[in-house]
Amino acid sequence: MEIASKYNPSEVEDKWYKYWLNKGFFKSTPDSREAYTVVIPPPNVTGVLHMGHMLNNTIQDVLVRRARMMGKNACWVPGTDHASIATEAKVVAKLKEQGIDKRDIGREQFMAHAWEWKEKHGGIILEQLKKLGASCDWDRTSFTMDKPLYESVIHVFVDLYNKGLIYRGVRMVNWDPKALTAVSDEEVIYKESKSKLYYLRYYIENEDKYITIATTRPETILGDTAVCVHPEDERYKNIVGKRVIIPMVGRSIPVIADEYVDREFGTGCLKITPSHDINDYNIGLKHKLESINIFNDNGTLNENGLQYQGKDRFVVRKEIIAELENLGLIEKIEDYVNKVGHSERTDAVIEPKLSTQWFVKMKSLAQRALEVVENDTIKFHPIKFKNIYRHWLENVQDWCISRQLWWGQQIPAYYLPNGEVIVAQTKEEAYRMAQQKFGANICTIDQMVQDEDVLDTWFSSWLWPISVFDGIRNPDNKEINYYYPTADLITAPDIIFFWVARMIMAGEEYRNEVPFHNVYFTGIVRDKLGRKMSKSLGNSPDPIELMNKYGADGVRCGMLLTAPAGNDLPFDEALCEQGRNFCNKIWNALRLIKGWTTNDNLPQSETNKLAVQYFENVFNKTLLSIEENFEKYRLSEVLMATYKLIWDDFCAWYLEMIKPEYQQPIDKQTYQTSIAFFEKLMCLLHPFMPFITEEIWHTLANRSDNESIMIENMPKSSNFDNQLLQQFEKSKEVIIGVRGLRNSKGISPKEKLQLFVKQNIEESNKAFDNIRLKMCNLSQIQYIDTKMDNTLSFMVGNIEYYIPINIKIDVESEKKKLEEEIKYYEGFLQSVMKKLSNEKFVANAKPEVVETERKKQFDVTQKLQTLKDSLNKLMN
RNA sequence: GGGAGCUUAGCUCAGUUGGUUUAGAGCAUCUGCCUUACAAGCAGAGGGUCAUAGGUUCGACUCCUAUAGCUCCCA
Repeated sequence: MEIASKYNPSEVEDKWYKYWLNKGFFKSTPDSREAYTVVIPPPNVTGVLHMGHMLNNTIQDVLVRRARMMGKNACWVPGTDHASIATEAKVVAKLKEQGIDKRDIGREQFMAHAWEWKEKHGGIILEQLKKLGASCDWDRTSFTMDKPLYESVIHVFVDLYNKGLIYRGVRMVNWDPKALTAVSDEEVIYKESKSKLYYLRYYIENEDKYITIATTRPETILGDTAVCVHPEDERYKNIVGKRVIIPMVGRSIPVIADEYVDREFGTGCLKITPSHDINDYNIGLKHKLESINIFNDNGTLNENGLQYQGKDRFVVRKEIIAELENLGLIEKIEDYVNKVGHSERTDAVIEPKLSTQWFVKMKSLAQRALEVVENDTIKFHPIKFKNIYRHWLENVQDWCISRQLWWGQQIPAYYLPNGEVIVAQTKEEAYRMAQQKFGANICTIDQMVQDEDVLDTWFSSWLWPISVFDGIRNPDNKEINYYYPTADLITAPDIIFFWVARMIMAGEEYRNEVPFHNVYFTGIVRDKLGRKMSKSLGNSPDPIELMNKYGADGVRCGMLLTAPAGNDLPFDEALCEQGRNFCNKIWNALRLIKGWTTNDNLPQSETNKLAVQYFENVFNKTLLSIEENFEKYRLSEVLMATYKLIWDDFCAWYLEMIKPEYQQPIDKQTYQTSIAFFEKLMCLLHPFMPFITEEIWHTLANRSDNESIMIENMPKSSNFDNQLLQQFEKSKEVIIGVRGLRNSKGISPKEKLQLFVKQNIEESNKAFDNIRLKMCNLSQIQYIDTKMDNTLSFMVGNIEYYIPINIKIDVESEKKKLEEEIKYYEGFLQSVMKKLSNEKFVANAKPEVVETERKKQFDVTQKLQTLKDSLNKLMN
């Protein structure tokens, strides 16, 4: 059989993905097996695959494929969320190109455009996931605006409203002046920025004196309604109760006292703008101050903005400073670093704004969500996220869920002409309720107006593990009962509050059960300089190109080799290269084995028998650690163990041990066992590198049409003989010793050597002689009783090995080598003796610890003696 | 400002309740090899005062305290 010398992933990957799809291997329906469910963290429908998705979905695929091979009914539900702000922004921009304003065409037409956009451009990311090898049940693909999910959201809104957990209220919200909507606290990113602290003079009414206030936002003086000082601040005691004049504006406002003021900050005088700062708002409430709004929704100044009306807030800041400077009302300007809130979606500077919004009361929901994590009903990996989670939930604020957008679930609240509001699933129902409550003639149905706003996208996502199985609308259906709770959630830590916490709340509220048992937090993928990968920095490689270059398997392997849970992943293409090289290594092992011929009459040699025994044991030992690490979600360690098992133990040791002479046949038994080993290794590796393992599995044997490695049984660990493995390790050391001597003396591997073994203790590993002969290219191994002269030598444990050689021995360098070794072991012996000569150590330490120290002492003393003898001999 | 976490080889990380031949791995580096599976490879080697300073202990990478630096979260 001809097999190419280099593995070519592109030929293989498409082929097998199609095969899996055609055979329906990804599909899941409820049956008698244990369910293993994973719901995808729904990516933004407008999104394209980035490195974070690659990491996240690779991990999910690993877990899902493994579960499937362990005999569970694995179900991975894919889908996307509607991303109201991001998607609406894209649609608005597209319409704008055509000269259309969304207000002109109205809600219905806009929605039609949005759906059209979604159908055309949405969900690219799901197609890209297929290239990665994701084994999702694509028939289950869900979208948060699909009818069942949409209705679930409405149902939950009505239900929570009826339970008193949703309310409408006037509050200071985070206003995004670009997206023209409120956003939740979690959607505000505080960035450090260089700004200025302006010191402004406010003259006291009817006096010639002034006080100085410090502010970072001079444009808001237009909305000032008070100046506040600390009640115990001696500097200002005499002016409390007086009035001051706002510079330039000329309005007179009171000077009030409140302990909120930090006397150390600025001048200790604080201007109060209740409409535009959350703290000022609270002080305003307390002191019953007037509230003057100076901004339009888009961040320009409104009719309260004097001559600045219509200009942007940042333009106005500059102009006001210029004018105040002209008026001589600026005392000084200092550089100042503060944190400024930006919109997560649009990056616009957030404007605190007073408005009426819908909120979810979080306190009771939060309490239950905290409990199930505290008592480990849900386990976080790594565990450190428990702290962060607890801290947030203990200080949780109510959740602002209304968004001033159209793309999303429109809030099912209907306003009556009398100002009352009715919340119901449908307008008809709301009307009936209105009639019941206020009388049949309260109004006509057409006079009821539905709330203009839509719900926060996370108000859809928090239901995701339930709504994808229709468990809100039909809480007792077969699917939800079978698949829920899901097993594992894999997500990035930055949405622990947005999403993870809220899913837990929804799970508790609507299923009375947690939504998942384990949460695996991935790291954030960064570039080599440690920067977060982002479009604006352009530092993110295109995942599709990476996969074209290194193969999906190579990229998957590269990502996971260095991605312990919760740790950021400094991405480097070299990692993918490592993955690709690994593929090639496996590929060549296949070429080697497939190149052998078997001979039925050939009995299995002792060497091969031993080699097989060795690999069987090392396989089981490694498998055990792999199983343990999977339990702990230590995937990169699992992969590394598998990598070493294949590369080192299988290729470098096992295959070299059994490899027949060139063009010689191998005995059938060893051959078949080796094929079986290879198959098992591919099963172990399959969750990580699905394509190449499938290709190799199919090449190793003739398979029938419906077979696939992805539905094979995962090997299970069994007992292993640790003693045999230890003997082997010693043997390997001898082999490494011989190779090392060859290397340092420049002796070709082709040159046959003799090995003499001095047995100063009875320990012998003669059983491994044949393997040593082969691996070291030796002509013979002899056991002797006395030291040999004029040879190269080395020690393994306390056994000395000699290799006679007819090149001249470099006495000086041999001497130096011995002296260094002696020095090392003397130091070591000293440290052992220090312990043993310490009475307290001997008295207090566990007996077995003392025993090992004694053994060390004995061994090292012997070894030193041997080394010193050798040195003496060399000197004479 | 409040909280959490981190600091072990050039890089990325392991190091399980303190004791296992005076710290391990992968990558990178260096040396030698185109040895009939693989140069995307083989063989070998070097590389660490475990951030710093104290303390507890017979014994500390591991436990405690302080300091420094970094990261994240919250306000």
